[in-house]
Formats: sequence, structure tokens, C-alpha cells
Amino acid sequence: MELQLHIKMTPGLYVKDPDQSELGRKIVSTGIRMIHEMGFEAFTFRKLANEINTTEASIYRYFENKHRLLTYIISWFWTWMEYQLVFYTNNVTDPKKKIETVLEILTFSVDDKFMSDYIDKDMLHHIIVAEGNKSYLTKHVEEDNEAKIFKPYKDLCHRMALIFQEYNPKYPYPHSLGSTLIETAHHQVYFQEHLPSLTDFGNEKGTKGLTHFLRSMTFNVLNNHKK
Amino acid sequence: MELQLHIKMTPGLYVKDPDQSELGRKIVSTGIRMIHEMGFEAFTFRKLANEINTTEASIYRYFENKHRLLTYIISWFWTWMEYQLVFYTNNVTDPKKKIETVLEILTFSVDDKFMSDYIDKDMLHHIIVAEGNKSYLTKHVEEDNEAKIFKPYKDLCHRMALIFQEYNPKYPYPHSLGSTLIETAHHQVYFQEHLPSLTDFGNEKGTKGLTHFLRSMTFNVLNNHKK
DNA sequence: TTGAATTGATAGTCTTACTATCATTTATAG
DNA sequence: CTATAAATGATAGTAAGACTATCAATTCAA
Repeated sequence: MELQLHIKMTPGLYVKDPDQSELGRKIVSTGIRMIHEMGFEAFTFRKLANEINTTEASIYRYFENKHRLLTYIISWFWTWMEYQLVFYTNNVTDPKKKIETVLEILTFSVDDKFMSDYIDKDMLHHIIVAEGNKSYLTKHVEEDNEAKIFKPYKDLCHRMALIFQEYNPKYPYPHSLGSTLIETAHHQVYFQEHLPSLTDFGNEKGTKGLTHFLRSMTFNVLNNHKK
Repeated sequence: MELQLHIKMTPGLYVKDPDQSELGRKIVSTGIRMIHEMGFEAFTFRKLANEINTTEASIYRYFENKHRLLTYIISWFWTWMEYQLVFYTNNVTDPKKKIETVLEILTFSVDDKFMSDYIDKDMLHHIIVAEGNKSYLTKHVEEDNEAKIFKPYKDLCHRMALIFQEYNPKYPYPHSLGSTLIETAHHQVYFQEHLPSLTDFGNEKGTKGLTHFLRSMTFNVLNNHKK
């Protein structure tokens, strides 16, 4: 079974909704590929325009600047993650099972049933790992935040927090645990790839070590917390 | 007691050692202030040159580009952290106590005895929190890594790992735990300040909640890990 | 006090990050 | 099927950023 996934993004993220036109979708899909290939710093609207045979001016009609495009892409990712979380934990009652599912989603070890025509999810995952932090590590976080730009991230974090609270209502830091797990899931992947001595996953491929690390951390914290 | 601190940085980080001249030190100290004030993206060598009444060309004689200056600053920070770790755990035998000290250093709740003439440590801390990741989240990580640019970070992480292993030799992820704690210590500070709903520290000021969160995580993981 | 190293002054190149204007194509409503 | 609006393309231009090169002035060190 595959489900067609259509994610409606908050208008604060774009000037004109890229989902409503061929050109808009091409900006996003090719943008993802190019940011993935050359990194966000080297990526420019001029290069993107050349690649898809349009002009810089046309791209600016969709996104104010490249940072907004990055944020759009990243927000799409968080929304998709939350969809997955809801879907895969829907009929699960055991909160332990729910947490395990969340961690599998975070480490990208679930192959999902949601399709999207023009978004390549593995590239997207790489972008989150390598560029994700850059969406909020700016001098304009506060304004961006007021424009609801980070809502998808926060929603995901909050949904995780609810599950943690269900598992152990006494644990006082469910949101911090959520954001830590999200960030750690991505940092450790980056480190494993580029700076392996910051991890203990050696030369193993895949996310087995990481998942085990995160699971151990999560359950030990939730099971044994004392004031 | 105050100890004069002099940190020798690896040559890969600069073109000409900024520590060896008045101008060099001014580039670093004013660089720190300006990056702190305006953020790394808006910071330029031209603005820095104007501020300290020198020229762009002169600054380029010390650092290849602004990213190298950032990395220099950040590496100085990691080296200083490691110094502190060594100093404050030196005659401690109880590994539990050592870990508590490490966490206090990481959360910046130790007021240190090391002086440095021209480096403002609170600004530095803010820079690490807001820009730290940007030193390695680039397309040239691999080359930078080969040039030993990240050695200070790795050394700190490894030293933490040794302490964790001392505390519980069976725990299989001491390095991942180290890098996670380092990153988390900074992310959570950033979130608390700018995106508080990703944390549970509410409107509290200070790092009490954060320290408690990290301590709970660390000890529960180390005490209870099972295969 | 002479020579070497450091800094300053000036200028120039190429790229990025936009903004503006007008022409052309495409979609759509009557 | 046409009128009209919306979307895109073409072109051009500006200001700033990220450098590199050259030569003169200054300072430092033997």
C-alpha cells in the first residue's frame, strides 16, 4: 500500500505556494538535489535557475531568498515526520512500543508508505542531517518563530513529549528529551559519516548502533528518573 | 587565584598566528564581539577592518576567510574547555564526582580561574551556542578534519569518554554520549532562549534545569545500560 | 643603521543577492 | 473563442561580499 501524501505548508514560508505550479515544484525538487550535492553555502538561485532553465527573478517570485527555501524544505520534513509518527503509532496502546516506533522513524529505519511525487526523501534526510540546524541558527529566529516557521518542528517535539509523559508521567523534561533525541539522531549520523571518532559506531554501516544508543538513553532516562 | 592561560593553536587554523601580534589579537577579540553582536552570516572582514582601523587585506594575512576565523575561535573554546576539565578533575578519584564536574563545565556553571587578556568568555560561549555547529557543517569537513582542525573538539570528547568508561567500563557508547552531551548542552541553551517550547525549563533563568536534565540523563544511561 | 617583516593604501575582479521593467506566454471565465 | 488576468521570461542594473595584487610606509630586530 502506498498513500499519496500532500502536505500543506504554512504561508509564512513562501511568497507564492510552490506546490501550486509546475515551476514551483521544480524549484523545490531541484533545490533539494542541488543543496544536497553542493551544500547550502555554495548553492545559489542563479545556479538553480540555470539548472531548470528559468530565471533568478522567477525563483524570487516563490521564495524571498535561499534561506527561506531551505526552511521550507526542512519544515516539509518535520511535517512528514509527524505524519509518520501519527500513522505508525495510531492503533498502538503500549507506550513502550510507541517510543520504539518514534525512534525508528527518527533514525530513518522505517520505510514509509507515503509517496510524494517530487520530493526525494533520502536526499531530504541528508539535508536535514547536514543543514537542519541552519534553519534556526540565525539572527532572525525570533521573527521567524513569530511567523510560525518552526511550528512543524515544535509539533513533532510536542507529540513526542506526550508519548514520553504517557510512559512516565513523573518525568519532568519530556520536551527537552524530545528535542535532544531529534537533534542527536541527526548529529550522530553526521558524525558517523564525517567525524567518526565522536561516536562509537566504528566502521559499521547503517543505523543499528545509533538506534540502540538512542533507545538505551530514552528508556533509562524515563525508567529511572529521580528528583 | 587566577592563572594566566595561553593556548597554542594548531597552525592549520590560521595563515599567520594571530596570537603573535597586537593586530592579530585585535582581529580575534573584536571578531568575537562582532560575530556575537551581528551573527556570523552578517559579519564580514570589511566591517571588522573598519572597526579596528585596518584593512581587509591585513586581515586576510591572518585568516584565509571568515569561516577560518570562526573555526579558530571555536577551537580555542574547546581547548579551553579541555584545560578546565583536566584542571578541575585532576585530584578527584571518584568518577561520579568527575562526571558532575564535567557537566558543570559544559553548562558554563563553573567560574573558571583561567584568565585570558583579550578573549571575552561569555561572548565566546554565546558564539558556541549560536554558531558552533557551523564550524563542521560544511562541504569541506573532510579536508578540515585532515588538517586537524577539529582535534580540540575530539580531544574533549575523548577525555569525557575516558571518564565515562572509568565510571562504567561496560557502557558501549562513551564517545557518542560525550558528543551528545556537548551538543545538547548548547542546543538546550539556545532553545531555552529562543524556542522555549522545545524545552521544559519554562521561564526560569540560568542553567539549573539544564544541568539537572543532563545529569539525570548521563547517570541513568551509565548506571542501567543493558545489552 | 640596514634589511626584513609587517602593515597600510589603493584598486580591481568576480560573484552573490537582490530589484525593476517590460514583453510574452498560458490559463480561465464569460 | 476571445478578452483579460496571471505567470513566466528576458534583460538589465545595483550594492555588497569575497577575495587578490601591488606598492609604499612603517616598525622591528640584528
